[in-house]
Amino acid sequence: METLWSATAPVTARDVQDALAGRDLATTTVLTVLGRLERKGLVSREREGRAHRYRPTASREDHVAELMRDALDAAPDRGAALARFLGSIPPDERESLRDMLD
Amino acid sequence: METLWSATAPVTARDVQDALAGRDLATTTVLTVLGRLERKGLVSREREGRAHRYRPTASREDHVAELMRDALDAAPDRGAALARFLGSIPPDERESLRDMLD
DNA sequence: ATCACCGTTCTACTCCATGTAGAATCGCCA
DNA sequence: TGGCGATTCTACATGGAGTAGAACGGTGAT
Repeated sequence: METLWSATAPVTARDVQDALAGRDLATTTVLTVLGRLERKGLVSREREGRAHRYRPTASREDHVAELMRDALDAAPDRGAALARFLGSIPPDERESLRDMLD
Repeated sequence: METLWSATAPVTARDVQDALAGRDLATTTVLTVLGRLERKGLVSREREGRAHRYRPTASREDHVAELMRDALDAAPDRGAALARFLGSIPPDERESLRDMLD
């Protein structure tokens, strides 16, 4: 699906289809998926001539952060969950986390 | 589903059914779900008489931590994703994170 | 020894999200 | 103003999750 995080500028359905040329999808397929993503609020679009340009509403990193928060919200003991999380990532990432917190 | 994180000791299917009495599920329903959870490796079981006792293979917090890592793994720029994540949690949790990192 | 019962297994149905695409329609632009 | 590309509507298959019936098997009470 979300191969349009990769694009730097807002893209048209055509662009997406070309980017995914390997799968040779029908045009309607791309449009359908983009439409569903829009309903879910993951992409927005603006008219441009006869077509639309689609852009992600959030960066991939924002989206990932949101997923992480969603996961965390499922824990009754958030502190414990965070502790396990810290214990499960590479030490150098713990380092950069510490740096970020200063 | 996972109301058996709540139990302190390994439980039988019967126990689960009783705990979820509000939904009055058929016995087979509980068994089916437990079986599927076992196939996914989320619970293990050991025979006890004619029945089984089921136990979670990981604590809820471990499971949450794993989901968080799975989300993080989807980010090409892990550092950026972590930064967004930090920015999106309550300040006091950032505090306790800093404490944990020492 | 046997029979009833309880837990289990197998199978199956519904619902919903996702991936895919055809048919029909709409709107620019030559 | 007609054609073509973009869009919308509708529809199909697949897979996971929730639910449960039918059938099977072992164990204990009689």
